[in-house]
Amino acid sequence: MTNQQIAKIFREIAQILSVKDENPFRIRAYEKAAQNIENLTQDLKELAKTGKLTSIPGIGQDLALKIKEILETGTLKYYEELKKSTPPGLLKILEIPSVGPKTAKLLYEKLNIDSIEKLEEFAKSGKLYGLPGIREKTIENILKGIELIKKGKERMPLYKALEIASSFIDYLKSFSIVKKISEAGSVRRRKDTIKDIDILVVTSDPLKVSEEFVNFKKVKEILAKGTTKSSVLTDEDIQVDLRVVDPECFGSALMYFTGSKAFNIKFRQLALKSGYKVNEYGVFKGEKRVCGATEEEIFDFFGMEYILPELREDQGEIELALNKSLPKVISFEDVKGDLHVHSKYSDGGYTIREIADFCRKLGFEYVAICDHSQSLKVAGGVSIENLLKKIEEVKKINSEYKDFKVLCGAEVDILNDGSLDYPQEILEKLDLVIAAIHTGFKQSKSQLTQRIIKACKNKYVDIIAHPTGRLWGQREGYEIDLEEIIKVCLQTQTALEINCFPQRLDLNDINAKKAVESGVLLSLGTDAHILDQIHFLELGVSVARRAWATKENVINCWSWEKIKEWRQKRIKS
DNA sequence: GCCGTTTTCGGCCCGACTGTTTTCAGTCG
Repeated sequence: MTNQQIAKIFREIAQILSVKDENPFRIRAYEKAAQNIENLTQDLKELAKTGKLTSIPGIGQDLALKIKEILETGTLKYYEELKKSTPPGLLKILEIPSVGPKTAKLLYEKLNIDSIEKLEEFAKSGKLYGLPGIREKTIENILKGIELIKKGKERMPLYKALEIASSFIDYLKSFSIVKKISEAGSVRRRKDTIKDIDILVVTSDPLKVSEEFVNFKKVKEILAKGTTKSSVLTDEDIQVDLRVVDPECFGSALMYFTGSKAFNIKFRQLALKSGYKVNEYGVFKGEKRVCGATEEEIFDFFGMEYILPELREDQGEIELALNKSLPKVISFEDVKGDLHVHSKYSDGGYTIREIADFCRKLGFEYVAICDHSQSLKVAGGVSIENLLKKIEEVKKINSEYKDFKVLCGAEVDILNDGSLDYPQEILEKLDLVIAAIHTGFKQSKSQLTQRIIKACKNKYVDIIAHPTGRLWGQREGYEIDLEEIIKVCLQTQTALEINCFPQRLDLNDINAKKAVESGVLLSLGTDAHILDQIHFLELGVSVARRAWATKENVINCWSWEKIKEWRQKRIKS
């Protein structure tokens, strides 16, 4: 049983309890526990062994026992009993937008509706009409919700959300009445997947802005429209929420709508303890408004350091901010170069010189050109003969730059037996070696893990690329024992990549945080095949920030000389 | 079900919008 699986059980228990109209605080306790487990960087099995389960926030005696039971028996009696009392389809019904626990319970008790199909049938035949609180509009909304479910309203990857958010923001910015505008929500926190998009504006004319917002060409349907809050559905069925606030509330509103929910709850509780109420309109002492125009002002008011949006997940950042001991996480400006770019030597679209000039203009100090290795024929794997030519070309280019360095690297395949796709004497000639798995995804967990571990133990390997192999919309990551790999990386001083390619973002935030906490180095690589993709570095920086990584943890923030020392030390040992 | 510089019992973040009511419950974030 993995952390994620256990979290899922708790989440499902919360849902079942909500349909049963149980104590809402008990329900939230399960939700909170599930959330904290999802974000946990330690393994529950380890915590259980050492009796430290209750050190997880939101896990008390009772839930600790339940976790132990799941770990020991593979299931939970309480959960199995609950499931028996609730038809599985009822939980599906809860996923329909506009249908919450109260409605689901009502539908089940009055009409025995226990599946989405049945609900749709009843809604269409008019049998819902007349139930307490249900008239035309409600039925219409239920049917719309069912349509959305059928289309599969799943979370979208971050890059997609950023794209949509900026199209709305650019559009709204074109109106002079929009004085201030910002993204909020999980987009601003740069979560790797996003459910819907939140935008916040300050304006002299709220009604007009709401009007223009719902009239945007990408809007397919208006879900809600008020003076301070409107919601629409785009032509791609993505929900975008607009909030209109007064300038003196901008900070408190931005903070509130940025979340996360858990962060907000913790922050408000903290404020209450010191006698203040915090809502989206500001910080209040009784009726008196104390502050709220900027986020900085609010954090400052409570004697806290500013907490970056990427850190706001109630993972201990609030306590650290109070102690003024937040880690100084990296920012884009700290990054001195991209360590994973493909050139025309393999399957990239540009020459090394073009890439170098592009990166130099971006203000970078170096770039590592890491083309595929010889056996990866589908991606134009570079033969040894061509690799030697590439080394010469890089030398020549470097001789022409004073302020920029091209690293001649390779993304070398980890072969089935864990050996590398170039011989040692060739690897020795390179400036940077990234090792990666591109074949045999279906192998067992231990096989894949051993392949990567063997690669880590090769002294020439600097970085493991896209360690878990996940590819958005195509496949989950292949099964590896990341804890084991992290242990080995710490010994061998091998870095793990945060692959910045939008569909990858691999390592993800949680895994990257595990690496940081264990003292394993991270490397940012865009895997760019064309120049524009080098901008993906910003996505990788977001992941690193969410992993609480500092400049010391990310080798891209080092000078080339320091990277060289790091790898020489390993090679000589 | 969790948790404790008001507490081991009695709290638990807070407000907007909708659709149904005729003052409010449900849903959402």
